[in-house]
Amino acid sequence: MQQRSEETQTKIMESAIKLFSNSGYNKASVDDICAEAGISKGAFYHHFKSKQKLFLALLDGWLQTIDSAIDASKDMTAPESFTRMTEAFPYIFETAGDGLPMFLEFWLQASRDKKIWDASIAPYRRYHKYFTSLIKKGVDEGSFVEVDPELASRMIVSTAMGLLLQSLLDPKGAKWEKVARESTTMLVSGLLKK
Amino acid sequence: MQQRSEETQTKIMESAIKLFSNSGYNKASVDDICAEAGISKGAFYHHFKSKQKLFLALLDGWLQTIDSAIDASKDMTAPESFTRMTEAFPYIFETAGDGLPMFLEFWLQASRDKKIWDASIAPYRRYHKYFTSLIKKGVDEGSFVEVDPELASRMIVSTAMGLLLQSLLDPKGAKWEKVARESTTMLVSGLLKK
DNA sequence: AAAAACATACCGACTAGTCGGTTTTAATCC
DNA sequence: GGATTAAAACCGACTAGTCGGTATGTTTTT
Repeated sequence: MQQRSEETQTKIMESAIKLFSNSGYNKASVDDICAEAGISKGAFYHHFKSKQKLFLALLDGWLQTIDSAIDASKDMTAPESFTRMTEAFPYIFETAGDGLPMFLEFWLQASRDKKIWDASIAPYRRYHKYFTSLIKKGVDEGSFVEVDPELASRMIVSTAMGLLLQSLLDPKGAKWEKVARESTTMLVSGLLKK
Repeated sequence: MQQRSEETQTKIMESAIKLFSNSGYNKASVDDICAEAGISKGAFYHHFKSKQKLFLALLDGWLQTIDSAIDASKDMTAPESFTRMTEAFPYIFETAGDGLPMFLEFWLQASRDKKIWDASIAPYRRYHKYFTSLIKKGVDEGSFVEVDPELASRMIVSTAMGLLLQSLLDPKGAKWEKVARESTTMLVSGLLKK
Protein backbone atom coordinates (compact mmCIF):
# COMPACT_ATOMS: atom_id res chain seq x y z
CA MET A 1 0.00 0.00 0.00
CA GLN A 2 1.28 3.45 -0.84
CA GLN A 3 -0.90 5.37 1.59
CA ARG A 4 1.18 4.72 4.66
CA SER A 5 4.36 5.32 2.69
CA GLU A 6 3.03 8.63 1.43
CA GLU A 7 1.96 9.67 4.89
CA THR A 8 5.41 8.89 6.26
CA GLN A 9 7.08 10.90 3.55
CA THR A 10 4.77 13.86 4.21
CA LYS A 11 5.43 13.61 7.92
CA ILE A 12 9.18 13.64 7.32
CA MET A 13 8.98 16.71 5.12
CA GLU A 14 6.72 18.58 7.50
CA SER A 15 8.93 17.77 10.46
CA ALA A 16 11.98 18.81 8.48
CA ILE A 17 10.45 22.20 7.61
CA LYS A 18 9.59 22.75 11.24
CA LEU A 19 13.01 21.79 12.55
CA PHE A 20 15.03 23.44 9.79
CA SER A 21 13.07 26.64 10.44
CA ASN A 22 13.56 26.53 14.18
CA SER A 23 17.11 25.24 14.45
CA GLY A 24 18.67 25.53 11.01
CA TYR A 25 19.86 22.94 8.55
CA ASN A 26 22.94 21.89 10.46
CA LYS A 27 21.54 21.85 13.94
CA ALA A 28 18.44 19.90 13.01
CA SER A 29 19.79 16.36 12.95
CA VAL A 30 18.32 13.44 11.08
CA ASP A 31 17.59 11.84 14.45
CA ASP A 32 15.65 14.93 15.50
CA ILE A 33 13.62 14.88 12.32
CA CYS A 34 12.84 11.19 12.80
CA ALA A 35 11.79 11.77 16.41
CA GLU A 36 9.60 14.71 15.41
CA ALA A 37 8.00 12.64 12.65
CA GLY A 38 7.60 9.65 14.96
CA ILE A 39 9.44 7.27 12.66
CA SER A 40 12.76 5.47 12.62
CA LYS A 41 15.99 6.26 10.89
CA GLY A 42 15.49 3.29 8.61
CA ALA A 43 12.25 4.77 7.38
CA PHE A 44 13.94 8.09 6.79
CA TYR A 45 16.67 6.66 4.61
CA HIS A 46 14.14 4.52 2.84
CA HIS A 47 12.45 7.70 1.59
CA PHE A 48 15.44 10.03 1.16
CA LYS A 49 18.89 9.06 0.03
CA SER A 50 20.48 11.72 2.20
CA LYS A 51 19.75 14.74 4.34
CA GLN A 52 20.68 17.02 1.48
CA LYS A 53 18.30 15.22 -0.88
CA LEU A 54 15.50 15.92 1.60
CA PHE A 55 16.48 19.57 1.64
CA LEU A 56 16.46 19.72 -2.14
CA ALA A 57 13.02 18.11 -2.18
CA LEU A 58 11.73 20.85 0.12
CA LEU A 59 13.34 23.52 -2.02
CA ASP A 60 11.77 21.98 -5.09
CA GLY A 61 8.32 22.05 -3.58
CA TRP A 62 8.66 25.70 -2.68
CA LEU A 63 9.87 26.65 -6.17
CA GLN A 64 6.97 24.82 -7.74
CA THR A 65 4.56 26.88 -5.65
CA ILE A 66 6.06 30.06 -7.02
CA ASP A 67 6.13 28.71 -10.56
CA SER A 68 2.46 27.86 -10.53
CA ALA A 69 1.66 31.28 -9.09
CA ILE A 70 3.50 32.89 -11.97
CA ASP A 71 1.85 30.63 -14.49
CA ALA A 72 -1.54 31.65 -13.15
CA SER A 73 -0.93 35.28 -14.04
CA LYS A 74 0.57 34.61 -17.45
CA ASP A 75 -2.11 36.00 -19.73
CA MET A 76 -2.81 39.21 -17.84
CA THR A 77 -1.65 42.68 -18.77
CA ALA A 78 1.33 44.07 -16.91
CA PRO A 79 -0.57 46.26 -14.43
CA GLU A 80 -2.99 43.41 -13.73
CA SER A 81 -0.16 41.04 -12.92
CA PHE A 82 1.30 43.54 -10.49
CA THR A 83 -2.03 44.12 -8.84
CA ARG A 84 -2.20 40.37 -8.32
CA MET A 85 1.15 40.40 -6.60
CA THR A 86 0.17 43.37 -4.51
CA GLU A 87 -2.64 41.21 -3.28
CA ALA A 88 -0.49 38.14 -2.83
CA PHE A 89 2.23 39.74 -0.77
CA PRO A 90 0.33 40.43 2.44
CA TYR A 91 -0.98 36.89 2.14
CA ILE A 92 2.55 35.53 2.19
CA PHE A 93 3.32 37.40 5.39
CA GLU A 94 0.13 36.32 7.08
CA THR A 95 0.24 32.62 6.29
CA ALA A 96 3.89 31.72 5.84
CA GLY A 97 4.90 32.60 9.39
CA ASP A 98 5.99 29.04 10.09
CA GLY A 99 7.86 28.33 6.91
CA LEU A 100 9.41 31.74 6.47
CA PRO A 101 12.71 31.01 8.19
CA MET A 102 13.14 28.27 5.62
CA PHE A 103 13.61 30.93 2.93
CA LEU A 104 16.58 32.25 4.77
CA GLU A 105 17.88 28.73 5.17
CA PHE A 106 17.51 28.15 1.43
CA TRP A 107 19.42 31.30 0.61
CA LEU A 108 22.18 30.56 3.05
CA GLN A 109 22.65 26.97 1.95
CA ALA A 110 22.51 28.10 -1.67
CA SER A 111 25.38 30.51 -1.13
CA ARG A 112 27.61 27.68 0.05
CA ASP A 113 26.48 24.46 -1.60
CA LYS A 114 26.91 24.25 -5.34
CA LYS A 115 24.16 21.69 -5.89
CA ILE A 116 21.67 23.74 -3.92
CA TRP A 117 22.88 26.90 -5.59
CA ASP A 118 22.24 25.42 -9.02
CA ALA A 119 18.81 24.29 -7.93
CA SER A 120 17.81 27.66 -6.55
CA ILE A 121 19.67 30.29 -8.54
CA ALA A 122 18.48 29.13 -11.93
CA PRO A 123 14.81 29.59 -10.95
CA TYR A 124 15.67 32.88 -9.27
CA ARG A 125 17.12 34.15 -12.52
CA ARG A 126 13.97 33.00 -14.29
CA TYR A 127 11.87 35.09 -11.94
CA HIS A 128 14.06 38.09 -12.45
CA LYS A 129 13.73 37.71 -16.22
CA TYR A 130 9.99 37.35 -15.84
CA PHE A 131 9.76 40.55 -13.82
CA THR A 132 11.99 42.37 -16.26
CA SER A 133 9.91 41.33 -19.25
CA LEU A 134 6.74 42.18 -17.38
CA ILE A 135 7.95 45.71 -16.71
CA LYS A 136 9.24 46.05 -20.24
CA LYS A 137 5.84 44.96 -21.49
CA GLY A 138 4.20 47.59 -19.30
CA VAL A 139 6.54 50.26 -20.62
CA ASP A 140 5.93 49.23 -24.22
CA GLU A 141 2.19 49.13 -23.68
CA GLY A 142 2.41 52.65 -22.37
CA SER A 143 0.88 51.86 -19.00
CA PHE A 144 4.19 52.23 -17.11
CA VAL A 145 6.47 55.22 -17.01
CA GLU A 146 9.77 54.86 -18.81
CA VAL A 147 12.13 53.07 -16.46
CA ASP A 148 15.00 50.70 -16.99
CA PRO A 149 13.15 47.36 -16.68
CA GLU A 150 16.28 45.55 -15.55
CA LEU A 151 16.90 48.02 -12.73
CA ALA A 152 13.27 48.29 -11.67
CA SER A 153 13.06 44.50 -11.48
CA ARG A 154 16.12 44.32 -9.25
CA MET A 155 14.70 46.97 -6.99
CA ILE A 156 11.32 45.34 -6.64
CA VAL A 157 12.85 41.97 -5.87
CA SER A 158 15.27 43.62 -3.45
CA THR A 159 12.51 45.38 -1.58
CA ALA A 160 10.54 42.16 -1.35
CA MET A 161 13.54 40.19 -0.11
CA GLY A 162 14.50 42.92 2.33
CA LEU A 163 11.00 43.08 3.78
CA LEU A 164 10.98 39.32 4.19
CA LEU A 165 14.32 39.45 5.95
CA GLN A 166 13.32 42.25 8.24
CA SER A 167 10.07 40.55 9.16
CA LEU A 168 12.05 37.42 9.93
CA LEU A 169 14.56 39.09 12.14
CA ASP A 170 12.23 41.40 13.97
CA PRO A 171 8.72 39.97 13.72
CA LYS A 172 7.35 42.32 16.31
CA GLY A 173 9.21 45.39 15.06
CA ALA A 174 6.38 46.46 12.79
CA LYS A 175 3.08 45.38 11.27
CA TRP A 176 4.79 43.73 8.38
CA GLU A 177 1.74 42.87 6.30
CA LYS A 178 0.78 46.52 6.41
CA VAL A 179 4.29 47.69 5.53
CA ALA A 180 4.44 45.16 2.70
CA ARG A 181 1.07 46.22 1.32
CA GLU A 182 1.93 49.91 1.42
CA SER A 183 5.38 49.33 -0.04
CA THR A 184 4.07 47.42 -3.02
CA THR A 185 1.39 50.04 -3.53
CA MET A 186 4.06 52.74 -3.50
CA LEU A 187 6.26 50.85 -5.94
CA VAL A 188 3.43 50.12 -8.35
CA SER A 189 2.01 53.63 -8.19
CA GLY A 190 5.52 54.87 -8.89
CA LEU A 191 5.56 52.74 -12.02
CA LEU A 192 2.08 53.56 -13.29
CA LYS A 193 1.50 56.46 -15.62
CA LYS A 194 -1.09 58.86 -14.31
CA MET B 1 54.42 41.94 25.82
CA GLN B 2 51.08 42.69 24.30
CA GLN B 3 52.14 42.93 20.70
CA ARG B 4 52.25 39.23 19.98
CA SER B 5 49.04 38.71 21.87
CA GLU B 6 47.30 41.39 19.83
CA GLU B 7 48.60 39.96 16.59
CA THR B 8 47.35 36.51 17.50
CA GLN B 9 43.92 37.85 18.37
CA THR B 10 43.76 39.75 15.08
CA LYS B 11 44.83 36.65 13.19
CA ILE B 12 42.11 34.60 14.87
CA MET B 13 39.43 37.13 14.00
CA GLU B 14 40.59 37.52 10.41
CA SER B 15 40.71 33.76 9.94
CA ALA B 16 37.28 33.43 11.51
CA ILE B 17 35.77 36.01 9.14
CA LYS B 18 37.29 34.19 6.20
CA LEU B 19 36.11 30.75 7.27
CA PHE B 20 32.69 31.83 8.54
CA SER B 21 32.15 33.58 5.23
CA ASN B 22 33.23 30.63 3.14
CA SER B 23 31.82 27.73 5.12
CA GLY B 24 29.37 29.16 7.62
CA TYR B 25 29.40 29.36 11.39
CA ASN B 26 28.68 25.71 12.02
CA LYS B 27 30.89 24.19 9.37
CA ALA B 28 33.91 26.29 10.24
CA SER B 29 35.32 24.39 13.21
CA VAL B 30 37.52 25.87 15.89
CA ASP B 31 40.28 23.57 14.67
CA ASP B 32 39.91 24.99 11.18
CA ILE B 33 40.14 28.54 12.47
CA CYS B 34 43.25 27.66 14.49
CA ALA B 35 44.86 26.01 11.46
CA GLU B 36 44.05 29.00 9.26
CA ALA B 37 45.45 31.39 11.86
CA GLY B 38 48.50 29.19 12.38
CA ILE B 39 48.00 28.94 16.12
CA SER B 40 47.02 26.26 18.61
CA LYS B 41 43.70 25.52 20.23
CA GLY B 42 45.09 26.61 23.55
CA ALA B 43 45.87 30.02 22.13
CA PHE B 44 42.35 30.24 20.74
CA TYR B 45 40.67 29.56 24.05
CA HIS B 46 43.11 31.87 25.76
CA HIS B 47 41.71 34.75 23.72
CA PHE B 48 38.06 33.74 23.41
CA LYS B 49 35.97 31.97 26.01
CA SER B 50 33.97 30.15 23.36
CA LYS B 51 33.29 30.00 19.66
CA GLN B 52 30.15 32.04 20.17
CA LYS B 53 32.04 34.75 22.04
CA LEU B 54 34.34 35.06 19.06
CA PHE B 55 31.35 35.42 16.81
CA LEU B 56 29.90 38.13 19.04
CA ALA B 57 33.22 39.95 18.99
CA LEU B 58 33.13 40.00 15.19
CA LEU B 59 29.54 41.21 15.22
CA ASP B 60 30.49 43.95 17.63
CA GLY B 61 33.30 45.16 15.43
CA TRP B 62 31.02 45.36 12.45
CA LEU B 63 28.36 47.28 14.36
CA GLN B 64 30.93 49.77 15.57
CA THR B 65 31.94 50.47 11.99
CA ILE B 66 28.37 51.34 11.14
CA ASP B 67 27.94 53.41 14.28
CA SER B 68 30.97 55.54 13.57
CA ALA B 69 29.79 56.03 9.99
CA ILE B 70 26.47 57.31 11.29
CA ASP B 71 28.16 59.51 13.85
CA ALA B 72 30.25 61.06 11.11
CA SER B 73 27.15 62.33 9.30
CA LYS B 74 25.39 63.55 12.40
CA ASP B 75 25.47 67.31 11.87
CA MET B 76 24.54 67.37 8.22
CA THR B 77 21.18 68.27 6.75
CA ALA B 78 18.92 65.40 5.69
CA PRO B 79 19.67 65.54 1.95
CA GLU B 80 23.38 65.80 2.66
CA SER B 81 23.31 62.70 4.83
CA PHE B 82 21.58 60.77 2.09
CA THR B 83 24.03 61.96 -0.50
CA ARG B 84 26.77 60.63 1.75
CA MET B 85 25.13 57.22 1.86
CA THR B 86 24.61 57.25 -1.88
CA GLU B 87 28.35 57.63 -2.14
CA ALA B 88 29.07 55.01 0.50
CA PHE B 89 26.97 52.23 -0.98
CA PRO B 90 29.00 51.41 -4.05
CA TYR B 91 32.04 51.45 -1.82
CA ILE B 92 30.52 48.76 0.37
CA PHE B 93 29.95 46.52 -2.61
CA GLU B 94 33.41 47.05 -3.99
CA THR B 95 35.43 46.51 -0.86
CA ALA B 96 33.38 44.25 1.38
CA GLY B 97 33.37 41.34 -1.05
CA ASP B 98 35.22 39.15 1.42
CA GLY B 99 33.26 40.00 4.53
CA LEU B 100 29.88 40.31 2.91
CA PRO B 101 28.77 36.72 3.47
CA MET B 102 29.28 37.38 7.15
CA PHE B 103 26.27 39.70 7.10
CA LEU B 104 24.09 36.82 6.08
CA GLU B 105 25.66 34.69 8.75
CA PHE B 106 24.92 37.37 11.34
CA TRP B 107 21.31 37.58 10.31
CA LEU B 108 20.84 33.87 10.29
CA GLN B 109 22.45 33.32 13.66
CA ALA B 110 20.50 36.25 15.05
CA SER B 111 17.21 34.69 14.05
CA ARG B 112 18.00 31.62 16.13
CA ASP B 113 20.24 32.60 19.00
CA LYS B 114 18.80 34.88 21.63
CA LYS B 115 22.11 36.32 22.76
CA ILE B 116 23.13 37.14 19.23
CA TRP B 117 19.65 38.43 18.49
CA ASP B 118 19.87 40.86 21.38
CA ALA B 119 23.30 41.99 20.27
CA SER B 120 22.25 42.61 16.69
CA ILE B 121 18.58 43.58 16.77
CA ALA B 122 18.94 46.43 19.24
CA PRO B 123 21.44 48.26 17.01
CA TYR B 124 19.32 47.47 13.98
CA ARG B 125 16.36 49.18 15.62
CA ARG B 126 18.60 52.15 16.38
CA TYR B 127 19.48 52.47 12.72
CA HIS B 128 15.85 52.26 11.73
CA LYS B 129 15.00 55.02 14.19
CA TYR B 130 17.87 57.09 12.88
CA PHE B 131 16.66 56.74 9.29
CA THR B 132 13.11 57.53 10.31
CA SER B 133 14.12 60.68 12.15
CA LEU B 134 16.36 61.68 9.26
CA ILE B 135 13.50 61.43 6.81
CA LYS B 136 11.15 63.18 9.21
CA LYS B 137 13.69 65.96 9.52
CA GLY B 138 13.85 66.26 5.75
CA VAL B 139 10.08 66.41 5.51
CA ASP B 140 9.88 69.04 8.25
CA GLU B 141 12.65 71.05 6.64
CA GLY B 142 10.66 71.01 3.44
CA SER B 143 13.38 69.40 1.38
CA PHE B 144 11.61 66.03 1.14
CA VAL B 145 8.16 65.32 -0.21
CA GLU B 146 5.55 64.36 2.35
CA VAL B 147 5.98 60.65 3.01
CA ASP B 148 5.41 58.45 6.01
CA PRO B 149 8.94 58.47 7.50
CA GLU B 150 8.43 55.12 9.19
CA LEU B 151 7.40 53.45 5.95
CA ALA B 152 10.02 55.14 3.81
CA SER B 153 12.71 54.07 6.27
CA ARG B 154 11.56 50.45 6.11
CA MET B 155 11.60 50.54 2.34
CA ILE B 156 15.05 52.03 2.09
CA VAL B 157 16.49 49.52 4.54
CA SER B 158 14.66 46.72 2.74
CA THR B 159 16.03 47.70 -0.62
CA ALA B 160 19.53 47.90 0.79
CA MET B 161 19.25 44.52 2.48
CA GLY B 162 17.70 42.96 -0.59
CA LEU B 163 20.44 44.26 -2.85
CA LEU B 164 23.07 42.91 -0.48
CA LEU B 165 21.38 39.53 -0.43
CA GLN B 166 21.04 39.36 -4.18
CA SER B 167 24.64 40.36 -4.72
CA LEU B 168 25.64 37.64 -2.27
CA LEU B 169 23.65 34.88 -3.89
CA ASP B 170 24.36 35.78 -7.48
CA PRO B 171 27.54 37.85 -7.56
CA LYS B 172 27.85 37.60 -11.32
CA GLY B 173 24.16 38.14 -11.98
CA ALA B 174 24.54 41.90 -12.39
CA LYS B 175 26.92 44.80 -11.88
CA TRP B 176 25.80 45.25 -8.33
CA GLU B 177 27.67 48.47 -7.53
CA LYS B 178 25.98 50.05 -10.51
CA VAL B 179 22.55 48.71 -9.54
CA ALA B 180 23.08 49.90 -5.97
CA ARG B 181 24.15 53.35 -7.05
CA GLU B 182 21.22 53.77 -9.42
CA SER B 183 18.77 52.39 -6.89
CA THR B 184 19.80 54.79 -4.16
CA THR B 185 19.70 57.63 -6.68
CA MET B 186 16.19 56.62 -7.63
CA LEU B 187 15.07 56.39 -4.02
CA VAL B 188 16.58 59.72 -3.04
CA SER B 189 15.29 61.53 -6.11
CA GLY B 190 11.89 60.10 -5.28
CA LEU B 191 12.17 61.67 -1.85
CA LEU B 192 13.53 65.06 -2.92
CA LYS B 193 11.19 67.92 -3.72
CA LYS B 194 11.84 69.38 -7.14
C1' DA C 1 6.52 -15.62 -1.50
C1' DA C 2 8.39 -11.38 -3.01
C1' DA C 3 8.90 -6.70 -2.27
C1' DA C 4 8.16 -2.56 -0.04
C1' DA C 5 8.22 -0.24 4.43
C1' DC C 6 10.06 0.20 8.66
C1' DA C 7 13.00 -0.59 13.03
C1' DT C 8 17.45 -0.81 15.73
C1' DA C 9 22.04 -1.28 16.77
C1' DC C 10 26.14 0.36 15.32
C1' DC C 11 30.32 2.83 12.93
C1' DG C 12 33.66 6.16 11.72
C1' DA C 13 34.32 10.94 11.34
C1' DC C 14 34.13 15.09 13.48
C1' DT C 15 33.54 18.87 17.09
C1' DA C 16 33.57 22.22 21.09
C1' DG C 17 35.87 22.60 24.88
C1' DT C 18 39.48 21.04 28.70
C1' DC C 19 43.79 20.34 30.95
C1' DG C 20 48.48 19.75 32.31
C1' DG C 21 52.56 21.24 30.74
C1' DT C 22 55.95 24.49 28.11
C1' DT C 23 57.66 28.81 26.23
C1' DT C 24 57.76 33.82 25.98
C1' DT C 25 57.48 38.27 28.02
C1' DA C 26 58.11 42.06 31.22
C1' DA C 27 58.92 43.70 35.55
C1' DT C 28 62.11 43.38 39.67
C1' DC C 29 66.20 42.90 42.18
C1' DC C 30 71.09 42.66 42.78
C1' DG D 1 73.06 44.20 32.71
C1' DG D 2 72.51 39.60 33.98
C1' DA D 3 69.72 36.58 36.95
C1' DT D 4 65.01 35.77 39.03
C1' DT D 5 60.28 35.24 38.93
C1' DA D 6 55.51 35.34 38.10
C1' DA D 7 52.22 35.88 34.92
C1' DA D 8 50.67 35.87 30.33
C1' DA D 9 50.69 33.40 26.03
C1' DC D 10 50.78 29.28 23.88
C1' DC D 11 50.83 24.16 22.83
C1' DG D 12 48.61 19.70 21.57
C1' DA D 13 46.79 15.46 23.29
C1' DC D 14 42.53 14.14 25.14
C1' DT D 15 37.44 13.88 26.45
C1' DA D 16 32.76 13.29 25.94
C1' DG D 17 29.46 13.68 22.97
C1' DT D 18 27.09 14.38 18.25
C1' DC D 19 26.15 13.47 13.60
C1' DG D 20 25.18 11.41 8.95
C1' DG D 21 24.94 7.28 7.16
C1' DT D 22 24.91 1.88 7.03
C1' DA D 23 24.01 -3.04 7.87
C1' DT D 24 21.01 -6.27 9.23
C1' DG D 25 16.91 -7.86 10.62
C1' DT D 26 11.63 -7.59 11.19
C1' DT D 27 6.96 -6.35 9.91
C1' DT D 28 3.52 -5.11 6.59
C1' DT D 29 1.56 -4.95 2.12
C1' DT D 30 0.38 -6.89 -2.39
